[in-house]
Amino acid sequence: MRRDLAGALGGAVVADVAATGPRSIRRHPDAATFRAALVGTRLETFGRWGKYLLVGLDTSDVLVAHLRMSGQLLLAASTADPVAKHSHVHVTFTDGRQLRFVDPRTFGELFVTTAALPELAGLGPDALGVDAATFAARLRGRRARLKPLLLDQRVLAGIGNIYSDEILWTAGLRWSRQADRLRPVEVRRLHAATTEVLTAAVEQRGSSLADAQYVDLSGRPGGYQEHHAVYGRMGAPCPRCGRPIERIVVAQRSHFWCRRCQR
DNA sequence: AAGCACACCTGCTAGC
DNA sequence: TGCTAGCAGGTGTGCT
Repeated sequence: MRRDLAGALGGAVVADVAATGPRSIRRHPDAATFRAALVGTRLETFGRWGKYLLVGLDTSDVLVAHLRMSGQLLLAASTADPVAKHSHVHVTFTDGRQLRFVDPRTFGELFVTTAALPELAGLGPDALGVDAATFAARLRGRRARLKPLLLDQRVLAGIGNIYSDEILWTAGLRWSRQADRLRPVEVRRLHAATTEVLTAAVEQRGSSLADAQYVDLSGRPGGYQEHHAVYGRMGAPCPRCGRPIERIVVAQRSHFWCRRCQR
């Protein structure tokens, strides 16, 4: 999504903003405040920190977006394009195009903040691009089990429920292993698996499940779900050993794993 | 520090 | 065909 935004919207100037869904801009006191922070600005940089998208503005402020469970950012060629249900925020550019934030469950959000990003204080280093030494340091002294640990955005930012399962399977590690009891070689395997899974997932433009909730800026689903080894595959054969994939609930989330391959 | 329950929402599907 | 229970990519809070 960051790459799509960078390719499509670099240099675009905001002509108007309509935020009809108050929950989507809940960090602002009202829609007028949110609108005032954006109208007239030029979109200059496109970054990402974990699951947060960071659009740098020429005011030196940053437009932050988080899609949460069901958010979509869609680029319409014109304001006349049909508007989807649950389309809560519309950013119109001077060239007539319109960026739309669509979010049925309204867990996602947009906000404008300063470049120091005080709202994101406490977020760990991005899981994609962290080096082996930093990765090991983030796990050091942590007694938590690996599945909840990988989901903790303060430890590493960017790993969600799909990719934590794929990473643990790729590393051959069981969800219940304690981080501080891993052998150094296992920590290195977990780091390598994190890099490998996230890199491949980005290359495949993300994972879209049956309801195609995640789509790119053009509304197209990703392709990494075709490569999932375990996530959503309960009962299907493990790609490595053929044993049926199991599903359990860990940290109030579904977890998919192979009893034979993950120890 | 860790783990758990629950809250926030809408929509879809499986099962009856 | 119609109903309901369960589940969904995430995070924040409050409690033990």
